[in-house]
Amino acid sequence: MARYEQIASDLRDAIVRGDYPIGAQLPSEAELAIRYAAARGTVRQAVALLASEGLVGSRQGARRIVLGSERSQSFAELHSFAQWARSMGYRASGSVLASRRRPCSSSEAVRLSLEPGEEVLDVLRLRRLDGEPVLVERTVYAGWIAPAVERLDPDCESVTQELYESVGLVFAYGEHLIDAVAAGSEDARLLGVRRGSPLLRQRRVTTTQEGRPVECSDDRYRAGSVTFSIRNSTAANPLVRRAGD
Amino acid sequence: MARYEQIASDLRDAIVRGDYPIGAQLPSEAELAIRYAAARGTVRQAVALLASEGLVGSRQGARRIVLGSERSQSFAELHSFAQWARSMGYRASGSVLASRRRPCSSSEAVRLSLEPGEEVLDVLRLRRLDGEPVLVERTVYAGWIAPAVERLDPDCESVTQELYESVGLVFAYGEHLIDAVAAGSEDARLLGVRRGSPLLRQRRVTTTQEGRPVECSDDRYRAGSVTFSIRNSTAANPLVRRAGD
DNA sequence: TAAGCGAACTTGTACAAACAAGCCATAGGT
DNA sequence: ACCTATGGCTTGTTTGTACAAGTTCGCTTA
Repeated sequence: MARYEQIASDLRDAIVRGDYPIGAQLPSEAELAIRYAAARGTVRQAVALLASEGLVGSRQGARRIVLGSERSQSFAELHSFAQWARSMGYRASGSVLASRRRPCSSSEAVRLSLEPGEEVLDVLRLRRLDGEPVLVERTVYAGWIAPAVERLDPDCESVTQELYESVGLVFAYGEHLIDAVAAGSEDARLLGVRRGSPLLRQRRVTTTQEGRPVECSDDRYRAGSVTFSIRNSTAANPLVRRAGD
Repeated sequence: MARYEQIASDLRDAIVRGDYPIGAQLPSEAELAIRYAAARGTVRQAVALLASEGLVGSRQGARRIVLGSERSQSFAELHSFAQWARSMGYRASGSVLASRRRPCSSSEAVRLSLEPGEEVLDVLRLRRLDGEPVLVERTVYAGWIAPAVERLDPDCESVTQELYESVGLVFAYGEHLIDAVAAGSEDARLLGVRRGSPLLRQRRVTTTQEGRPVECSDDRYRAGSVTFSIRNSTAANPLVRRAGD
């Protein structure tokens, strides 16, 4: 663990613990540099990390202030339903309801950088939290990863983790589109809600460390089961609003 | 504009223009440092900015690669419906349907750091894109900003901008919770949809540069009108999934 | 042919120094 | 009492250096 991560971790703990309550000022960079016996640049890296997590805000000339005290989850917990569920204390389960190979559509070819007509693997999964069906996942995997996906246990808890263990695949980057849709008849049947009732939809494309697209997916959450949370600031602005389709 | 921002801007333009297509490698830091006659640290700040926008990915030891080529909006465009609409080429309009002062609830007291029972301003607005009703906004303003809000034109296009111009208020930090809900009868009537139809809900709390909470809001978008987009990576992880309420 | 090794390249981390720019409280004057 | 100027404090930007750690690719060797 890098020095600046240690410092960030220490400060984060102090914030979470309440040593620096919301609205309070953080010590100055110079003071922190002395306290941790590190260069100012290293301290700046540490507080920049906290700022990117939305824990502290910063303006030129004034002391940094504490904005929040909630620890945010890791990328793994965002990307993997199972890992997220586990960290929240839920028990996740899931099952593959359908899985078939087919040629990719033209839009999929673009999103997964495939040749038109190249083969993809289409998987329909139902995910549960503590036994309650919560999420319908329609995932399209690029052909090159399909064999590894087909070897997975149909009731496999964490696809992400299994793929890492079996073929060393790491999901490194993701793009997510979030909107609301009405439940179709299949969605409604699987999630146990009425047709037309609101679902939170997350469409995503995931790529490897090398920038190679692995999968694109259409995930639909039952309303009330899951909320997405974003912190942003004039400095860091992850979330973007877009016109609907 | 700082040197590193100029460099970032130049590289971003090159990516958007297609000089570096998706999947391509960026020049090395050393090469960029020579090209821009800047120190390596400055170049690193520039590419770190692009990485935070999700445009490029980076791993130790390997050249940086291009992940996307879409320009992401600024914080202002995320926070202000009007500014976002304008940047997308739409014409935004809106109108205040109700506005009244009342004592705050206990949950509002916590979110806006107010004393229990302190007065807040409750505003109901309907927002339109090109004349089409798209968004129902229920905003609660902290008492100290209420007078400035009440002085606003009821049909004011951009509340954010007006508040900046009238009292110098800057919205600097925001926390957003996103989920899907069914339209209530008021939502349905205002948006011209059927009761129970899906809406994309964004609950947010906004604070000033000093970390002082200004408003909390419950915004409901008609399904299909707006999508939220997030890019993330193992390095930068803005988006977080949470259990529903 | 295939595995393994190593050298060159590239990004990550850390330190040090200097100046610019913005904030804030205090001292002083009106 | 209020307003302003000023100086000290704090964060932002930039440069330079050094080493650590990971990737890539070609060459050697079994």
